[in-house]
Amino acid sequence: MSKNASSMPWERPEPRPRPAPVPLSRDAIVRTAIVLADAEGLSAVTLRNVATALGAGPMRLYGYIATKEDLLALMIDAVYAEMLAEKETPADEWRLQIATLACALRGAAFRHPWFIALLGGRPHQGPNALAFTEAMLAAVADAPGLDGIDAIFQAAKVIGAYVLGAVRDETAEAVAVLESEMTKAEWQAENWPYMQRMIATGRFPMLARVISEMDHPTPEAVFYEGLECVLDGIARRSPN
Amino acid sequence: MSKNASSMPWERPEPRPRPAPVPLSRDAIVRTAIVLADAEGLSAVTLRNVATALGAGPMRLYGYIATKEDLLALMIDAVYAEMLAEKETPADEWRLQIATLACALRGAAFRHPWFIALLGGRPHQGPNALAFTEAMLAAVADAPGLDGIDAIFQAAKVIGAYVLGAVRDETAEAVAVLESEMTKAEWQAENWPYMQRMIATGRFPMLARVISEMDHPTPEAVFYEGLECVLDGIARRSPN
DNA sequence: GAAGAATCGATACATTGTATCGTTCGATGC
DNA sequence: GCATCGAACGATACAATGTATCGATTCTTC
Repeated sequence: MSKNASSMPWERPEPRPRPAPVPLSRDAIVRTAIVLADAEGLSAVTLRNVATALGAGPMRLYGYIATKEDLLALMIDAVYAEMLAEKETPADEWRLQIATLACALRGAAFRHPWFIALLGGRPHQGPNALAFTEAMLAAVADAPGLDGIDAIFQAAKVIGAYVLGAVRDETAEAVAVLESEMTKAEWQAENWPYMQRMIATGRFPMLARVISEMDHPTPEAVFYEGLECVLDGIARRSPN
Repeated sequence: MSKNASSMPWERPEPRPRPAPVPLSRDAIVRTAIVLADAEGLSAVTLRNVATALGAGPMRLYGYIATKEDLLALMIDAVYAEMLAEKETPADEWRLQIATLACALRGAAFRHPWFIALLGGRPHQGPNALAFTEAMLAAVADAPGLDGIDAIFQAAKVIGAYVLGAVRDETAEAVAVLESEMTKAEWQAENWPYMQRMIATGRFPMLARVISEMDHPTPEAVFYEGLECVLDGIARRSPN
């Protein structure tokens, strides 16, 4: 208690008026949440943290989002918007179109390692997610020989499954680093003795070869090689 | 306070000795956690819930697992063990071997919808996970024309990406039902008006076709058709 | 039997989404 | 301009969760 304070109500100075609340918007909330997630992982996206970063009280966020789950859905759609913005010039050839979309998704996932983990539930139907799906279907529809929406859908499903699966695998390390305090090197150093013991059992000869013989190609090369493989499969199964 | 109770310490009856603690084991803890997750989703797997289901206090679990994260890792490895047990008779032909492994994984994911969601971080190196990976690499190594560990690894990566991506997509609904209180029909009923509005914009012609024209093949057919597609792609890119 | 270690159940703590409450501010009507 | 009411805001509270800590009981050793 400072020397000017008094416990007598009639002697207390009146408080300064409370400052005008900082302006908020849904966009600002979502962007702030994304910045937090990119920097520290999804666990850093708490309503308190987002509100603090915006200079507001946490309960104010409920004027813009109904639940935290809404916030996460809006974050997802914002990332889809980024992908669409990147996919600027439409390529002519169907394989290139698909590769462009896949590239946009992969890039977004590296900028926002938490993105893929959020895609596990019900379909995302934000306007940008729908637009991205539409773009993918349109690209696949250009593949020769796909007769009818069922074949198009099937092919799009395969591509989507591969791309999301591969990118999830690729970004897993980035996710792990964000959420824990352990770098890849530290984790490997910690786990290597166990792996050595397992290899020494002789039960994992292929894994032993992977560990000792592999050139370890760049992840990007692996991804695009895999995509080409999938697209080859689609082309081969088309009736013509 | 019952009529026999007294606040005088020297008059109080001594309590009965505490009952012998129920025996615990790591296996029992993991199995109980799996049963809870299968029934109510991952959010039901709290240490308190697991301990309660086992008739023990929550802190006892820490004698068997160091962290909750350990419990989740053990759950993952237990599911891999199931897959290995299922993959009993080794098939001769490489495509059939791979399809058998994919089938085992898909089956496990449907029994345990939470499984795939847990695979997002660092590589899982439990003994059964390693054995499963080994089996997949061995199956892919049987594919003709894959020359060297790099090509084998690349092919295994593509297959794994597709399978996990596709199964994740397929099981998403089961996950959503477990974690929310909303069935698929309820969710669709809630979201249909929005979807109608979006389709009415005319910006999503392919999606409109999917919704109005698709036969909706069985998910299983879609999965295996996709796998065949990927395996075709791999066969096509082999040098011979 | 006594002492110390191990085990157990109970309690506590920090954190998080969100409900609730008290206070301040803004809008409206007179 | 003043009084009243509704909206907005910040503060507080609550239930839940992983896990630290504490007090009590049981087991082991000498």
